[in-house]
Amino acid sequence: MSDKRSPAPAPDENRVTLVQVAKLAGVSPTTVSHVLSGKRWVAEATQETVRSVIRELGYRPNNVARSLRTRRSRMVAVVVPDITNTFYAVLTRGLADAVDGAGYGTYVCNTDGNPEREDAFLADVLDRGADGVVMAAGRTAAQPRTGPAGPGLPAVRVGGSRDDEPHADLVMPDDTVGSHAAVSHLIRRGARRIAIIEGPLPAGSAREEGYRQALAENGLPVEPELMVHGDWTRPGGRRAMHLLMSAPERRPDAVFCANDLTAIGAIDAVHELRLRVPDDIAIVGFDDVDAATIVNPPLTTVRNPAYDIGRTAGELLLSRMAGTYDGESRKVVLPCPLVVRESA
Amino acid sequence: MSDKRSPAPAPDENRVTLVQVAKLAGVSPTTVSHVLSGKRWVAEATQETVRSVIRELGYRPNNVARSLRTRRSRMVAVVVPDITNTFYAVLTRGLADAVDGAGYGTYVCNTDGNPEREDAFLADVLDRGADGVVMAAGRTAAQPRTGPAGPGLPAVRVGGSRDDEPHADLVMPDDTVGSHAAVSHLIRRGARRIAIIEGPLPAGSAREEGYRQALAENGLPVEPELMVHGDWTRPGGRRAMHLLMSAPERRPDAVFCANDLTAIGAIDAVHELRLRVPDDIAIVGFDDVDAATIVNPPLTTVRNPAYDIGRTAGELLLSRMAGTYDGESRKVVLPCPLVVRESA
DNA sequence: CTCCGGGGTGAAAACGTTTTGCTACCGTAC
DNA sequence: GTACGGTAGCAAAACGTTTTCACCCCGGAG
Repeated sequence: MSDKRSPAPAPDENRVTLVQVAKLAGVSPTTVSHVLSGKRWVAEATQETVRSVIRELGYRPNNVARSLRTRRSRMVAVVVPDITNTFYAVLTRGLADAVDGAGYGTYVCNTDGNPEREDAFLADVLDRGADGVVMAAGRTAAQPRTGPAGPGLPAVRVGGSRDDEPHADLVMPDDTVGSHAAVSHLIRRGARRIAIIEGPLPAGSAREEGYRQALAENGLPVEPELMVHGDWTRPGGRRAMHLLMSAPERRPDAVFCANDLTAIGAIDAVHELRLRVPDDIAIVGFDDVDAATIVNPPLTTVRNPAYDIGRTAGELLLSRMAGTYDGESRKVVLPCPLVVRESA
Repeated sequence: MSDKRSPAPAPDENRVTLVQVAKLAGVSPTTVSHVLSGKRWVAEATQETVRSVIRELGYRPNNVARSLRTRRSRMVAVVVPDITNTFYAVLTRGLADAVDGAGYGTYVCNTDGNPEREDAFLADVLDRGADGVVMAAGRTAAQPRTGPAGPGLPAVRVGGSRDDEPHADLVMPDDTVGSHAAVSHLIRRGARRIAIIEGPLPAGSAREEGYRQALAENGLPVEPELMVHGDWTRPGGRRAMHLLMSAPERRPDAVFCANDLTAIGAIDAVHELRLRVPDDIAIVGFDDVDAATIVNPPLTTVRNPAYDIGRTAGELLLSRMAGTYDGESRKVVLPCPLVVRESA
């Protein structure tokens, strides 16, 4: 038992196989297979025998062999930039919950946003015979390529918005109406000079769009000097906020931040200026991360429905994998509800 | 191409197989296999031909078939209570990073701490032919059972501390010296009446042990009235803190909380009493979650090295999977460094 | 000329399932 | 007595690799 240690410790010495079951039950492998799958009628008596032998031997079907024959692995892959990022962790959980019921397992790949790794993982996923993949990689660089590599793999993209790959569904949060709600809320609270701290420069994002709409609807001008850029981080938010406050007579009375970290940085800045949130300046964020309830004051923000995104991605995938749906690529956008706390 | 839609959309119509490559290259499958694996010498010329055909056809080996034959899947499983919990997400990432280099993928299972699901997933993992598994399930209920199900699967447990399963390694954080460092720090800062807010009742944890040691070493008495219980949550911490403060003349001047959430709740309570942290009461937590830097004041805490835990778990697993190590079960405990911020 | 040794390659048997024809049997209807 | 329909079950061919033998050929040694 410990002689042959050269290459590896023989991971599974002698597992019971279907053939052994068949032999002991005095039937053919075919029959055993059928009592397991129920794909063909087997006499009650025989079933009973087979089942009892299965129990006795503790037989468990070998999924690898099964996959080889059926060309289905009952496994879906999710490729994310970084599972460590709560958003993706929650998304992954939603996906897992969605597909678990149908017997699918979840295979995770972290790309760190690196397109090469994205490609490599996509190939890996294909090679491993996953039945479906959800691409939550930010860049949306690589999509299940239509090239020689893998044509028909059911796929759904998350958030990427980009050009629609046929046979790849898309699910995304409704950033625009989310930010619209946030800014409307600020206006309702009496704010008139509302700034926005967005992501890095190549802007024109959906979140900015909601901001513009809300302003327009309420007859407020959009003033370029009130639109500044952060980098999604806390220090970035702090810097941007200081910039907004640098001209004392032209200060905003509220600011909409394109994500929570930025908002938290903005709050830091406000406090450094010995001003109060929300009395002097109201602040709202976007995402509703855990930290939003920790910060002081608790952050009013827009919820980015990570779990639901993962879950519907899973459902979309399921329908394609089951063959229930086979049409053009679908696009579902999920609502981003405003959650009002104390910062605005 | 769209006739037969009944069961499923033919996930991979016609992938190139090794046999096709062989045929086109005018060699036997054996040879192709060998140029791929390098397990046998193949003449330069032949190699060149084969490789070019492979490129031309875009051939990719089918991993399922390979796994069936070799009985290795190049996949490790990690079963955690909930990937949504940052600790486990980070741990998973550490594991993934560790095994990725060796070509292993990562399969994730969320048990929600439910022992039945734990069992089910373990079975699933076995059936899928994973090459190794790390059990981070809190309860440590199910271990890779020595029963008929799966004997030789390399496994490592995380944190569970429980009885040592042969051939299952164990990696855990050094809770005791971590909390010892935390409490020593408080003492060094001048605290004399140091309370502890632990987890739920059946206590006697390693974290309490460090607390007792530090007290003893410094000639401080351990007073039962200063030892109270939370439930790992923020509200729980708040309640416990209020309890500690209920007898004004016997209040602590510092408190060590068995996790960060509890500490944050404790800070809430202190603020509600119009006292200051750390001036009136110093507070230190345990875990060093993201929120620790968000809360005000930033939390002094002990880092729970999730990433390193995952990473070493991965390394332990690798050594067993490669057959490099085949001995008794190992146990590695990782340091939990104190990170001093402003709350103590 | 024969024998040997070794470089280079192939045929075929695994691996453990699922699935496609068949066959064998039994009873009933003609 | 033959035909027929339905029920139960089996043999064997997949699925796409890896791996074990065995083969062939060629050059050099005897």
